[in-house]
Amino acid sequence: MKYEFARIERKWRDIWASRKTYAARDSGGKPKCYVLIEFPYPSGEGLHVGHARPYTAMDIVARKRRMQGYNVLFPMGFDAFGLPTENYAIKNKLHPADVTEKNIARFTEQLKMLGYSFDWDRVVNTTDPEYYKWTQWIFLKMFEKGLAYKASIPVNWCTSCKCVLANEEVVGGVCERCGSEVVRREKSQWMLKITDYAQRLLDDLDGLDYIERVKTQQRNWIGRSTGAEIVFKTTRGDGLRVFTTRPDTLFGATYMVVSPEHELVKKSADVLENTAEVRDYCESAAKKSDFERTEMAREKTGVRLAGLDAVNPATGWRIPIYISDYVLSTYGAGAIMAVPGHDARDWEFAKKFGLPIVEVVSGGDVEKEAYADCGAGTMVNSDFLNGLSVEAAKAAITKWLAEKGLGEYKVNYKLRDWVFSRQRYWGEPIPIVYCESCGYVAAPESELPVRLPKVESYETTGTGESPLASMGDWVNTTCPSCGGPAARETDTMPQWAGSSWYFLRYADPRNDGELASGEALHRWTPVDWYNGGMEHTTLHLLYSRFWHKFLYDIGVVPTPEPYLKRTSHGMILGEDGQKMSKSRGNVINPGDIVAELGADTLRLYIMFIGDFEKSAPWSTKAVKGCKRFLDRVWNLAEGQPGGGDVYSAAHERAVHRAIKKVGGDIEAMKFNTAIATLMTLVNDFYEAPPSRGDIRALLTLLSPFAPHIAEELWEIQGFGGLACEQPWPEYDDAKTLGGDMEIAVQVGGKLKCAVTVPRDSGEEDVLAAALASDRIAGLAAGKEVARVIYVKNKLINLIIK
RNA sequence: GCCGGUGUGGCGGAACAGGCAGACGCCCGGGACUUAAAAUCCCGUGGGAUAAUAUCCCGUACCGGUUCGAACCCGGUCACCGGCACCA
Repeated sequence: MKYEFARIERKWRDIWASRKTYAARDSGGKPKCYVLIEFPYPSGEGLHVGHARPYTAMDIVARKRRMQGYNVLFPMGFDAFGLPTENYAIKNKLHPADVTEKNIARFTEQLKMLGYSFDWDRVVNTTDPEYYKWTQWIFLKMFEKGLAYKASIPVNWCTSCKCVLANEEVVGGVCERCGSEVVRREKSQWMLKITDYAQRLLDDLDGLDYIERVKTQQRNWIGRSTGAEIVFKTTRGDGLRVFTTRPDTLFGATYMVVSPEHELVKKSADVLENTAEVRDYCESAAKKSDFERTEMAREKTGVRLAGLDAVNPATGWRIPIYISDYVLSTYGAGAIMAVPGHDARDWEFAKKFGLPIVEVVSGGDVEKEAYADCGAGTMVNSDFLNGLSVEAAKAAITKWLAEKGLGEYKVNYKLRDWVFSRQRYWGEPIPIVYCESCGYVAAPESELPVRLPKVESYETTGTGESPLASMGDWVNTTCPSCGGPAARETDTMPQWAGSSWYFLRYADPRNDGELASGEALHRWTPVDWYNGGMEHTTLHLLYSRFWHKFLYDIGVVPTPEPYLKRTSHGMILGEDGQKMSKSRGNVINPGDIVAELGADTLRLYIMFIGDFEKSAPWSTKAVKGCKRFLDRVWNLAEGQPGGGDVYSAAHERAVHRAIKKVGGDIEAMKFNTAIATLMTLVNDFYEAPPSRGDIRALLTLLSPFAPHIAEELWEIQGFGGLACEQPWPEYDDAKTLGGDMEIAVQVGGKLKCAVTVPRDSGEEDVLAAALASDRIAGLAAGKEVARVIYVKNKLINLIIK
């Protein structure tokens, strides 16, 4: 009989579906295990072979956990709000909701085709009002707690599309869609105060089992630094606050710089002698696109605030204040004390503008370059700090500042609050109304969800407002607080909103009274193992940790962290080694592979392709090798095994080794070597016929990787039940070892030959065996064995003189 | 510039923890089967010297070190990939 993969795969898919083999049980005594993959954005292109890699990997993990006796939750859903759908819909004059529905149907079909063991009864869809009702609810809770606020901030403005772009829509400084210039523009936006959680997001990383590069990237993104906040007095009498990580260098601060957006500029207009020059500089800085800012980043520019100076509180010097765009308005206090002797940027600026450079830490040559990395230096020219180390000086000056009321110890973060508004149609409406007399008022919970209106045109308006703004009927409403006329918020939430909590909904996806019941959340959360892309590390992964912590604080979820373990997969590249893309024409469609070679072959190959964490190029030839392997398995097991019930010590050892290796490799995500082990096992079975027990073990181990063929052969063999419901096999360590060991024999560290001795032989026996061999006897003849290094069951190294 | 990662055959990649480098697969070569081809099965396959499957030499980006022994540890150099990028 031939291996008819198409028939077999269809058959078992239907059986699993009708039996609900993979449903997560909301009751029962088994320990739970929550295995999660990032739910896809259902794009028009359909399932990509890149999706199959993490999905197959975690499907293998989920299947193994079930076999290990866990009650497994392995769900799937769709993150369906967002720009590509909206743009596609605009272009083709369709409604985004209809496009989404079609895309989800297609994705579902393709995912089912690959035999994933998802619990299909728990599917969530972020665009479903029954779902986004709770996304809105969480937003309202944040609003209630003061974590959602409106602020005027610079946003990306496309000069051609006349609309606001998200950061991720700006590619290389130009609009992703039309290629036109993008400039910054002040706009009032909804913001979420993720910065309130910065320290906890940082601290709690320590206790999590995330791969190291994820932790590092999140730490860098949060960007904690410590130093002091110091207030300088201006000659006008105002206080000018700065943040510095080097308060020890205060005696070397010879001028100050404020960002062009700094309030001091407007506030001091009355005393400025060069108002026009300052205004010009600020205006040109504001007009600069992000692109220009990066391009011109290195060349320092600036204008002095003539007529206004500051006083260095340590030296009493009167020092000038400059305005320059090398100081960012968004970090620290938006102003710095400049210490050109010990900061490369300040040094460059001081040289250009002829400002004094004072050395306060000895060890470098501040006339040649800034001596910035001066941890080993000693303080000089710094009054009471002289002679101290940098570290001691930091402590001393911070204490001094605090005593004098001039400053204090301060922690700063690079992390900024989350811009939560999008002027787009296809997103969750922000459930807020604006009332002239009451301000921003939350929509009452009873009115949730605030639905997206179905309308004719949802194209961008050109004014920078959301398309929703032009829908008078929807916008005009009454104030929930005073009953007067009010207007709905027309901004929608960003793509990241719905995905910030979706894993909670899987626990209880049909609940219409809560986002999920406390009982369900206790049962299933936190997620035990979450795999996803590195590109989400500082976006989705950080955002959802933030939301989860907030929900923990208000008593909705039982744990402060959502995911116990995080791993990440590498990309699948095209056959040419380039990133797969339509324009390059190197896209592999998983559907084609399934049709030609079967889902099991695709699953196997995508796991065999290479190191799971690294990117790997597709190879059409190598896929066939995996098909060949399954053919070999089929030929081995579709009839009665040649070995019958005959016991073979060699096979028993091979099977126990395979159980150990495959199990360990799945846990370590080394799927490629797990499959190599199975291939080796099958090769062994071709050399000497396996017994029924050997076949049984092989099929059990193969079942998570290639579930359809494993199930069919399991049935043919008449083992009873389903292969995927068998207990995961145990191995006996003693049985993985053979009776005799081959010991490598080295002379002076160079391999010469090998001898076979009983396992665990002692040094004398191995040495004797080695010396007895022709090769070593020849080399040692007439010489003395000066030293012997013996590694048990591995090798022996003889030093001969 | 900073942070992180990676450099191993013709190719994808193995090598638990400093102990036989190249598992497994692809490609390629040879053989069996076949009228023939495909498929399948078996054998070979890092480079070089050699009649040789004997033996020897070289070999894990490069240079040096530690060690009985280094792909692995240490110092330095180079290349590539990813992220951040005037963060005070």
